[in-house]
Amino acid sequence: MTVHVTNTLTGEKEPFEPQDPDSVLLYLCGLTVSDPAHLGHARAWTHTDVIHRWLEHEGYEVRHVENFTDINEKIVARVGEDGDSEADVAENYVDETLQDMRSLNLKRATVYPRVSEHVPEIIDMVETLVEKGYAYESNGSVYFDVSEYPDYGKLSNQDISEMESQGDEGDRTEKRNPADFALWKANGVAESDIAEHRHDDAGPADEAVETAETWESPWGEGRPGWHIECSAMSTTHLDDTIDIHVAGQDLVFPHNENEIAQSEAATGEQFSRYWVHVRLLETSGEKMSSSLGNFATVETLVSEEGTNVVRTFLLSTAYHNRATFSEATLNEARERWERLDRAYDRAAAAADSADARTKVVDDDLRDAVVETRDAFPAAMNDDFNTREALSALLELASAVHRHVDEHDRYDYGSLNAAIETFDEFGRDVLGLAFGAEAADGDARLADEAIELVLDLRERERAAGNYERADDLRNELERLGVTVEDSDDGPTFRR
RNA sequence: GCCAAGGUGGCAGAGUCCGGCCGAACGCAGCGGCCUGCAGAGCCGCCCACCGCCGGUUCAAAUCCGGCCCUUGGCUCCA
Repeated sequence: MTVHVTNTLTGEKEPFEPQDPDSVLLYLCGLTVSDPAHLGHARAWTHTDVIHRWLEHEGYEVRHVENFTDINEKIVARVGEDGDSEADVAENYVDETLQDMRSLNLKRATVYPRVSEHVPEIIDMVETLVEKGYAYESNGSVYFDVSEYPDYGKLSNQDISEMESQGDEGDRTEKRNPADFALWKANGVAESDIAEHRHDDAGPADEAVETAETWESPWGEGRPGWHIECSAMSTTHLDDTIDIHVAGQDLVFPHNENEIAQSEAATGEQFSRYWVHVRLLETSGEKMSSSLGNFATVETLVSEEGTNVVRTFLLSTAYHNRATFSEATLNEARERWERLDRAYDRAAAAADSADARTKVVDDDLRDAVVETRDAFPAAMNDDFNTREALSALLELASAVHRHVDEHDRYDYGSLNAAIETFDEFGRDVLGLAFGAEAADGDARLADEAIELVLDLRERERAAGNYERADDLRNELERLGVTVEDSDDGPTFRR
């Protein structure tokens, strides 16, 4: 069975064949670090993470690059608010973003390159483009000449003859064609450049603008253009041709289109074999974005709901379709996660109990394991369909619950196989952390204290003092500990 | 206006590439029942879908073809 991917370049689902049959070069267009990351970003990160994990599961070695754009007017616009200079603001948000990523249980990328550390490579690439006749200098700025690159528009099917000019009015007079875009921009940042991104109470704009960095170049002092960074960093850290380029759907045009033009013009090689676009996350009918201000921050959501609920939410819609964020969909994700996690705990408890027997065989459970082990990979191979993959796990969860409910003696072998399946697919591929482990000493102590309260409650219950038993349960609930009674005694979750 | 992706039950969301097992998955919400001191969890069952509209191809269409309507995204920094 091979992996199939929907390739934006062709619009078709294709068998995935990397250049090297054993390894994959993957690039994700990362974040401009000027605002806190929101759930929409997390969606792209998490699906990329799962793609990475699945490819590894299938035996590929994955080299995964995810950039930080730390040079940008929007960052300068935050000076005085989130830092003292462009570099300082960027640094703060890079730190914050890496924390967000860690909190989402994302596997580390191989490299997280920053634009500010790749200006020499960017200048090299721009020089190459000028030498080859694909770019021209104008008033100290350099533009890509779209008319020199006949394939321009092949990703997004844009017709450049109908295109409006990009950039502000001053730039238009410098350009030969309206669709030409900046590779290098002369001078620093002007106050007018940051005006629309700046908050009203952020302080004097002229002081902010002074902190914007500039670099020496063959065309004089200036800053890198908006699109060239991804080309320069992916060729530097991966290769001229990469296997998968992932990005949000809103980057198809112009950003990704421009990346292709620059890279292919410069290297003469195909830039990326497969283009994967994660569709947008919507709230009440519109996309979630920093500029619309309708976002839920990664930090807030993870701290309120926990990593597993957030991941379950994000993976409950295949990357390739738009997703809806609302109270209801979040609630559903919470229920789905709990259902899975409970099944996992139950399987583990049953397998470890004295009632587990190697000679007992429950066909229903055994078959469910087989089906899940078949359905999960099939779903992932079919364009990384995480929704289907999750469904397969949920079916296994049902089988586990049924088995433990209906039998006095447990099928040790099948329970173990179920646990292994949850671990291999749910934990390792989807990144869901089953079975709350009491890792540190404090947590263990807390667990033991809770056990003690539960013992007390059992005695009250045995004596028929239900009111006092309920008081104890309510108090625990208030502290965030949910008590659930079962045939084998009470259990708790926190 | 142009480009792209979608329109499936109360919600959410698979299936559409390769037509039949789709009499439409998994789940949430709702309704019965079992279990239970109660609650929760779980189990069993049920409710809700003429798969945007119209036409065509076919023995057979949510799935293929044509037209139309609507939504979202892009065309300007944005995952």
